[in-house]
Amino acid sequence: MACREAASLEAALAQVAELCTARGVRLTAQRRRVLELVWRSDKPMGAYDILAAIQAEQPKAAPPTVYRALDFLLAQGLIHKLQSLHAYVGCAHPGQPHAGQFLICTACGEVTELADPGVEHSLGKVAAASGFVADAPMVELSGTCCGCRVDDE
Amino acid sequence: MACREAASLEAALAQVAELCTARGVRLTAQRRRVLELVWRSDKPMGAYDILAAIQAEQPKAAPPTVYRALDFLLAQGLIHKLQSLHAYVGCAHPGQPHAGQFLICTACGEVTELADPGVEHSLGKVAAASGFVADAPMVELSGTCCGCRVDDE
DNA sequence: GCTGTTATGTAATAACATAACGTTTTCCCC
DNA sequence: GGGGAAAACGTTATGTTATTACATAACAGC
Ligand SMILES: [Zn+2]
Ligand SMILES: [Zn+2]
Ligand SMILES: [Zn+2]
Ligand SMILES: [Zn+2]
Repeated sequence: MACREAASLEAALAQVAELCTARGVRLTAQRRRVLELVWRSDKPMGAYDILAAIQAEQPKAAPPTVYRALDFLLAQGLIHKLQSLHAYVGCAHPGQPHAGQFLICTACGEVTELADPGVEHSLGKVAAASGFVADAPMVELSGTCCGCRVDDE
Repeated sequence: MACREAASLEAALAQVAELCTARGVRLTAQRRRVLELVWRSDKPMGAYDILAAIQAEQPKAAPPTVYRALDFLLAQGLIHKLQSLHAYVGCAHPGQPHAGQFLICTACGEVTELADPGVEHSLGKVAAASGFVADAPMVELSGTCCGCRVDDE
C-alpha cells in the first residue's frame, strides 16, 4: 500500500473495516493486526516475520494464527502473496480480489504493484489463443528499480 | 519439453551435451540424470520427487545433490522453475537462459511454455515506464486448459 | 605429480506451510 | 435471553521446500 504514515494507515484500516462489514465478513483483531503489520512494512513480510511481530504482544501465537489471517486477507483482496519471495505485501488498491503485476527490486527490496491494462490484455490474448481459461495470473518482475540503478553508478 | 518418446529424448540429451561442451560447462552424470527425469515427466516435478527417483539408484543422494543439479540446469536455461508450484519443468526450447510464460492447468497438471512477443513487449513497456530494469520476468497463469474445460461439461 | 578449481558427499538445520482436533466466541433464530 | 450452528481460534504436531557448512573427491593445466 505504501502508506506508512500513521494517519492514512488508520484511515485505510477504517475503510477496510467498513468494507468487511458490507461484505458480511469479520475483520477480527488478529486479522486487523496482521493487515496493519503488512501495510506498515515498507518491505514484503514473510509469514514468520509476521509471526515474530505478533508474538511480541501475544506469545501464544503459532503459525496457523498467521496463516489463517493471511488466507482471509488474501481472499478479501487486501494483500498479495509474492510467490517468488514467499512473502506478503499490502494491496495498493484494496477492494475486489484481483491480480496485479509486481516489480520487485532485488537491491532495496521495494515492491511496486501495477495493474497495467496492456499487460492484462496481452495475457488474456495469449491464454485465449491456447484455449486456456486463466483464473490467477501471477506476474512478478525481479530487477532493479529506478532509484537503485542510479545509486549503482 | 514435452518430448517423452525415448528416441527424441536421447537426441535432445545429446544436443544438450554438445551445447554444454561448447559453453565449457560440464553435463555430469547427476545433472544429466536430473535433466532426463524432468524431461521424461509429463508433469512438473518437485525437488523431493526428483530426489526420491534418484535415490532409487543412488541411495546416498541428499537434498543438495538435487538442488545443485537444478541450479546448474536453471543457469543453463535447460529447465524452468514454477514458483507457484515449487516445481520444475523442462524447457520447451533450451538454449540461452530466458523467461517464458507458463499456462498451468490445475485440473490435469499439464504446463505449457510460451514465449509470446506481445506479452514480453507489454511487460517491457510497463517496466520501462517505471524506470525498472527487469532481469527475470515470471509469468504463470493458473487455470484450466482447453482439454479439461471440454471434459468438465 | 602438484595445484587450483569444480563437483560431490554428508549432516544438520532453516524456512515455509498445513493437518488435525478440541475449545471458545459470535451470530442468528426462536 | 437461551439454544444451536457456524466461524474463529488455541494447540500440538508434522509435512514440505530449501540452505548452510564443512569434508572429500574428481578434474584440468602446468
Ligand atoms: Zn492489489
Ligand atoms: Zn531498489
Ligand atoms: Zn524455456
Ligand atoms: Zn488440463
